[in-house]
Amino acid sequence: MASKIETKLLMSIIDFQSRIQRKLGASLSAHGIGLTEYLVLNQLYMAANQKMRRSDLAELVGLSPSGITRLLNPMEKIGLVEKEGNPRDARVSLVALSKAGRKIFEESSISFEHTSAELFNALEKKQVNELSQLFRIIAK
Amino acid sequence: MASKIETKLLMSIIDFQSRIQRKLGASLSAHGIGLTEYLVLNQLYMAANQKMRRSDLAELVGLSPSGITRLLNPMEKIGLVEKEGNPRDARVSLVALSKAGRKIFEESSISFEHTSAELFNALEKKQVNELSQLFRIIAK
DNA sequence: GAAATATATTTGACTGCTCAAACATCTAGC
DNA sequence: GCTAGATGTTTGAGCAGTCAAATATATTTC
Repeated sequence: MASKIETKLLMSIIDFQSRIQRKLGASLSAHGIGLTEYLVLNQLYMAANQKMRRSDLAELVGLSPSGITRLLNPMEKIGLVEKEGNPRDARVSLVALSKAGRKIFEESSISFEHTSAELFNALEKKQVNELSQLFRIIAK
Repeated sequence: MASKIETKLLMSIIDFQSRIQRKLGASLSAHGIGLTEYLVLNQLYMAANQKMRRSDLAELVGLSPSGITRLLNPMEKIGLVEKEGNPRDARVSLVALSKAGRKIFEESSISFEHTSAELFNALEKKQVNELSQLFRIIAK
């Protein structure tokens, strides 16, 4: 039962993912948010006008439409994001990053960057570049 | 706000992880199991005597102790694994792969291997090796 | 311009986990 | 050999997500 190299690799990646979850979760919890919330803030931060359709956001962070609704509800309540209607199409509702949300994002980015550096600190700079290059191919 | 290369890399990995989950989930559902169940069967399959302590298993697949209890319960009910007491220490309970579990694992491995090959098919063989080598360093 | 169809979001019911507490058993120190 | 802790597992409560159905609005077709 010699499994293919791809299979072992996939297992390592899955395993590494648990580590990512734990470390980033711990790191971000200091700012009162979880990883998925961070990803949402990140996408909004980068978006034009820091504003976006809910369904596009869902897609970008890998959530289902209902998932994004349930995630954003509490984020609206605590004022990290704001809901806006779209006058041109009343079906869609936009989410905008609030001032408070921008602040939390900027603060938590520091933790995020710090933790991500830690996760790869067994690698040389050159190897990090190689790895990035490989993932650029995969992610296409 | 130029983020570090490690941060972008981590984002790609997180993103890739969603893809893994979806593809493997779809692939394994044909055999009536999920990814975590597959990981459990895999660990048991490789273990000495195909038998293991529940807490060690939890650790290996990245679940909490309660998580493993809740995962194994239905697996016992449908006969994929069997529960055994340990006469030397009545606290621990062992999980053993059943004949049926072994069969399901062997069948689903084929899907798993197939899907994992697919996930990396944008890479050349040489690049898969490089990637494996890099993850070997990270995972240490 | 009414009916049929397509698109965006929310809701209900459920799954798969987590943490903390409870429970059961074992081990050490006196 | 009893008590105090350490270790392994399960249980209760709850959170984060899923899928399918409901709802609301837009678009197309005739």
